[in-house]
Amino acid sequence: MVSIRAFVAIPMYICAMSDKKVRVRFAPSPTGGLHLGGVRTVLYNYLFAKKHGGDFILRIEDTDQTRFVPGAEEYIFDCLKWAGLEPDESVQHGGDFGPYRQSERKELYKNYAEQLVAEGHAYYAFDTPGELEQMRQQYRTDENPAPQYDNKVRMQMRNSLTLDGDTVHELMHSDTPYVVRIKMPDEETVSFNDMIRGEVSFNTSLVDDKVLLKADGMPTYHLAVVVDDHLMEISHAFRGEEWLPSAPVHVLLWKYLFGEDKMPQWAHFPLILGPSGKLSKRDGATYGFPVFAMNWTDPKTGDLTEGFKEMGFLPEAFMNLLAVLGWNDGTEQEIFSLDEMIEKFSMDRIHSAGAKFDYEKAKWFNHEWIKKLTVDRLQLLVKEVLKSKGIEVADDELLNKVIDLVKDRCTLLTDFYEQAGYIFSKRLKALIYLLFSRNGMMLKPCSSRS
RNA sequence: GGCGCGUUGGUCAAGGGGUUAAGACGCCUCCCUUUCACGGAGGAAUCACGGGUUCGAUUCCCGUACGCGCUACCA
Repeated sequence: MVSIRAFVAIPMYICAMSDKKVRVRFAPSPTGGLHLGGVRTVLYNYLFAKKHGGDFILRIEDTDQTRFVPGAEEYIFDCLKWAGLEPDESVQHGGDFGPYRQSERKELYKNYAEQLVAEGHAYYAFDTPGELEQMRQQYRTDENPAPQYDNKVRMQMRNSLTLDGDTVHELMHSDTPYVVRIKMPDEETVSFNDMIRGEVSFNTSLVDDKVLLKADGMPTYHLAVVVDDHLMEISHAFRGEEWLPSAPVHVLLWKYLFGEDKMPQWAHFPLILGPSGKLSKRDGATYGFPVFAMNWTDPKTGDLTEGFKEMGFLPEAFMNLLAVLGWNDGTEQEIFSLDEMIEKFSMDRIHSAGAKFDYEKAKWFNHEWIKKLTVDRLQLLVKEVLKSKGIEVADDELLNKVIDLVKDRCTLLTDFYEQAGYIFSKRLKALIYLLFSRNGMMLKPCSSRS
């Protein structure tokens, strides 16, 4: 396994640097808070792009109109800004490959879907949701609890494979809703080289006929990701491991539409796990740690989910802890700045196994970064923390001295309130001033500190 | 159920045919310290199991178990 990875990774790096410009993308769907795993995916994309002098693109995957959440897109940009991972191209940053919002590219996808149908790689399907449900009921057994719309049942359904040409024509011109499904070939092996896992193969007979174009004319992720990666000239496509099972569909689509040789290099990142399986925002609530990068308020329910930022994490620490959750540089180094990560990052040192998130260690990283950062960097952040507690600090010089004095005992930025807030209370203020002016230096309440 | 991906201490992990199997978090003990924290010195704790291959497997191969993911006109 290891030897395969090493084997695969080397030629890819050569390719990455000499073949074409490195262009990677993060493609979130704006449906809610940006979670740990998403931010780490952004980070790895960003590090890879910057390492190879490439571009990092942010593409909004908003093809599901039923899941539109106001404010979610803006929120994603806010998170990236806070994290210091600014895209080179996006809805907000512009670029030559727009639009960067898939809903605005709607018309593009239809032609590709038509092309696939014309070439026999896809077909129209007229089955109603009720009929689909009926099919699932009919074929459901103990051995097969989740029947798929696949090569075994497609000929029993209402689609352009089973209906005669006239009927199909009639249905399509009578406002009958229809979708386009990929026709997965029988008994073929689709394989590709994953930069992290090496060769991964699938038997096409075991993969279902996924919907490519929905009844509302929007593409599904499957079609959109392939079309847009092609049109946006993406050289390396990275995403979470949960996408691995649908990778054969994407590989086939690349083969049919643009040629497999044009396909980006894939890498599927391991999942970040919570105390019980894939990390969810529920875990945060039940175990008492943040899951989202920044505070997120669900506009429908009004529920607030606290983020790392508001919890008192530094972006430096957040990036650092995320980076080493699944990656290391092979040395004993644990603390990395973003620049160091860019310098040292390599795809073949990413673990293939999922990693359980450990909040205790996350806090340790933040503590290390608070100790490491200069007072100048900390000042504004601490000011904000105090301000949120109703303490306005006017004297920056005093604040700086206080920060320097107490930062060793602050794990989270919010700890500055407990550790130093009292110093800025009205009564103490006068006294502190007095001491400063008399000695011309900070009085150290703790003699052990050198 | 099917398919896919995984499996080194409680957690993150290095390593990889012969090692006392790194390091970090957390935990414990001690030192420093009037307290706490910081810092320092130690300690407990790991290669899922079964078969191969081999002089020798934690490392390579095959199974099994377990975990996770996917199995939507969601991404």
